[in-house]
Amino acid sequence: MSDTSLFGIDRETLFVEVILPLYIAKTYTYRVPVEWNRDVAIGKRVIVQFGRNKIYAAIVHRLSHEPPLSYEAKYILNVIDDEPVVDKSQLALWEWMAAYYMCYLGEVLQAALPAALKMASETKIVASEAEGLDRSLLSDKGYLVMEALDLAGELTVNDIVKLLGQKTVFPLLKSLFDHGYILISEEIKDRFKPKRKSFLQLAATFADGESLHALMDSLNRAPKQQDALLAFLQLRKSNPEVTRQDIMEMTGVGGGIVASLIEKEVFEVREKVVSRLGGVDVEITTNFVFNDKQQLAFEQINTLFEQKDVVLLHGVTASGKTQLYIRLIEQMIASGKNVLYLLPEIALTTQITDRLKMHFGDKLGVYHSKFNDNERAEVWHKVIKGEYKVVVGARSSVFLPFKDLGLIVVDEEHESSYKQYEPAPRYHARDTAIYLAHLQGAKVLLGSATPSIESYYNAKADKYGLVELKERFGDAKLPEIQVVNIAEEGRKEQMFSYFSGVLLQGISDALERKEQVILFQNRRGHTPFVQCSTCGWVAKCINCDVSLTYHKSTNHLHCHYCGHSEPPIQVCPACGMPHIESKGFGTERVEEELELLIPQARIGRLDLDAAKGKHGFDKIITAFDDHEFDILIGTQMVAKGLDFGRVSLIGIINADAMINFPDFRAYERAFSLFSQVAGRAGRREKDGRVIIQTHSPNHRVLEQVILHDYEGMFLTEVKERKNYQYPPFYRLIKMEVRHTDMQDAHDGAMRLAHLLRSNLGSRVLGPEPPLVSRVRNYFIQTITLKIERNNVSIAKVKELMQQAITQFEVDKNNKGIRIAIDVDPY
DNA sequence: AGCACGCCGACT
DNA sequence: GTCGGCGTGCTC
Repeated sequence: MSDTSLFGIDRETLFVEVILPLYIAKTYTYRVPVEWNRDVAIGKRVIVQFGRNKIYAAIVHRLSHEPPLSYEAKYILNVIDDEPVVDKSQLALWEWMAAYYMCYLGEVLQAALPAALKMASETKIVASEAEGLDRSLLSDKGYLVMEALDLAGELTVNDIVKLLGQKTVFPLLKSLFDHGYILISEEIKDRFKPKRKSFLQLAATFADGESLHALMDSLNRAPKQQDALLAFLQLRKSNPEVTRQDIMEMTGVGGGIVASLIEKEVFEVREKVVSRLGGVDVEITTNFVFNDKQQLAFEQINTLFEQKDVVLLHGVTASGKTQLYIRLIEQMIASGKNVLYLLPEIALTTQITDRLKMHFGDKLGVYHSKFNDNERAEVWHKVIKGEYKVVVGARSSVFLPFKDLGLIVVDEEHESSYKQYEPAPRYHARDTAIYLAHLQGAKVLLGSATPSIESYYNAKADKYGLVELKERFGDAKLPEIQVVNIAEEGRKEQMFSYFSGVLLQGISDALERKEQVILFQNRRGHTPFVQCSTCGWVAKCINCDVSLTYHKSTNHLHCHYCGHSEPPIQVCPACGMPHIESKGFGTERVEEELELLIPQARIGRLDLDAAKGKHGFDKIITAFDDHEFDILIGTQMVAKGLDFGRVSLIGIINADAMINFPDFRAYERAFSLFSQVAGRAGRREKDGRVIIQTHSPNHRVLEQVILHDYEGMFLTEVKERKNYQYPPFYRLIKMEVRHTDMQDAHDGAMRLAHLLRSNLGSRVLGPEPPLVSRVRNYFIQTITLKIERNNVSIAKVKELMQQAITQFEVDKNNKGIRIAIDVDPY
């Protein structure tokens, strides 16, 4: 601002440059009515009309006294916020993201703000179901809106505009939202409910000793029920909240016995919101003490932070990394700074968040996709107000409006789910976090048992500090890993369905010792290929270039790309023969086969389908942790940061698909995943064992996994990457060209590649069709740019790319072609 | 991206 | 004569 004196502020016309939540290249300038000069500020939301009849909440990006030269600015319609919802460092982060990941600021805004803060004319409003709200306190207009919501169920902002006959309804809606009357969302989902646990109580009628005795006598002819009751009384002494499970475990009686006691109204079932702490945990207890190795690592990290902004903590599974994080976080809080703790979405179970809650109580905020938009908005506001000292969150929590960050922990730093693929901004949360830390003067701690090649390379190259923890905590040993050659076992007739004799034996042994087993098969559904054995026809998706997977649970064929489903096929549509075969196997089929082989085992399944329900994932995890079943079959969901004390055996049903995946990171990924899965075994007092089934037992990646040889894997990978011009030696930028017509997609991609080559020469590879060349009826071609790290300005490259794209877009032949840019597509 | 404005074919 | 096809150009 040119003049900040009170006189100037109150008199001179202000203009605001705003970011609209739209796929638009530019920012737009609006005029502020002078009476609101003191109300507008950078980072606040203002209501603007954009185009003829659309209204949005836009973010003020800049203030100025200079009127636009070439057009007359429209007035802003209102100022929504009393305090900014983002500050300058968030806006700086957005700008960096838009530039680095080559997308629009509006797209960053879309990703950053919780939907409840992104009001637009078509935003949906519903009444909240919160209790204890007194509508008589509302203004006439507020009351009118609530009445209309009762009638209609849901209204759009536009409906409310019409209802009230006024343009600016956002402030009213904001106030209704802030007071809990309404929910605002683009798509309203179920509210996240905390986990409830049911436990048993003795009915009040038996509270005194006499009636209890009478009860006991009356159960003389039901000795099992008597046992159960005695067990209950025994257990109640140490813990007032006795569960069915406790009684069943103590006495060995079945669930039916307890059920009949409930039926007889001896027990009452009570529900309670509980934290899922259950059991003793060596890794995180309230008052843990570091061992020597941890103490050393802790000191090393602190020393390294004096010179480096980023430190990589490479610690094997169960080496006590989480305890280190907690101490570092405590230390940071003590110095008055805030902390962001990033975790992959899937690892953000109550298992971890509850334990952190124990340490940090109300100072801890949690932010992830299980929360609906209104709850996210709540967390957002609390972060602004500084009510949290620590926030644990998934990828998108890098956008929260932090102030005074001192430390960002990126746990499981190698996890691919930190990268957002669709839609733009296609950002990597780890890399974004490093930039965010830079903006806030904070330090970053990356943690992993199997660091990504690029992070470890940066550490080795002295760009990051490096701290290693090579031993497991306590007496836990690294699991013993055994590779089983499927082909050879088959020849020896030692394969039973998908299971080798060795694996089956291992499972039975573990079950006998009352231990648990995890089986890993990285494919969901029942049968990934349905094929005609006469003519070779394969069932394919009508929208995508992929085979359909048969799912037994729905008895349908499903496409895992677009969600299309159809009934199963009995007769081949190509040749008319009724010889339809199932090829391959997913988790459902593994479960089915195992039920036949070990009928007495209690089996659970954890994959996208099983976890779909509201709290499906947590439910399954908790049930397994409570030993409600013995064997958990799952996709990579089972690999992520879960900690089960009773698991002693891990089986990888088939390692081949992962190893042979056509991608430059396949070996790195396979190594990480197998190591992570293996790390689930023997985390506490028990020794762990891992059995990997494969057709290529001598594959170098498997040998490295067996030896827990991360370093070896790193060195071979680095050599390969250097030879074949991949990261970390080269930067990759992937461009996806999409069109509904195959020929147009192909020709367009050729033209784009040609334009790019004239600017960037042989750095441009392709176009070529990707592995899945059609998705949702769009044909896809990819062009990949490989850019050397040295002596090339990446900014210049992006500018040249942009030029080529602009040229491409003016060519009328290219109409209808969509280009998606993915910077660092890995 | 929306969405209106705009200029040419099959219907009441 | 009108409804409507989607081509193209703008949105402060």
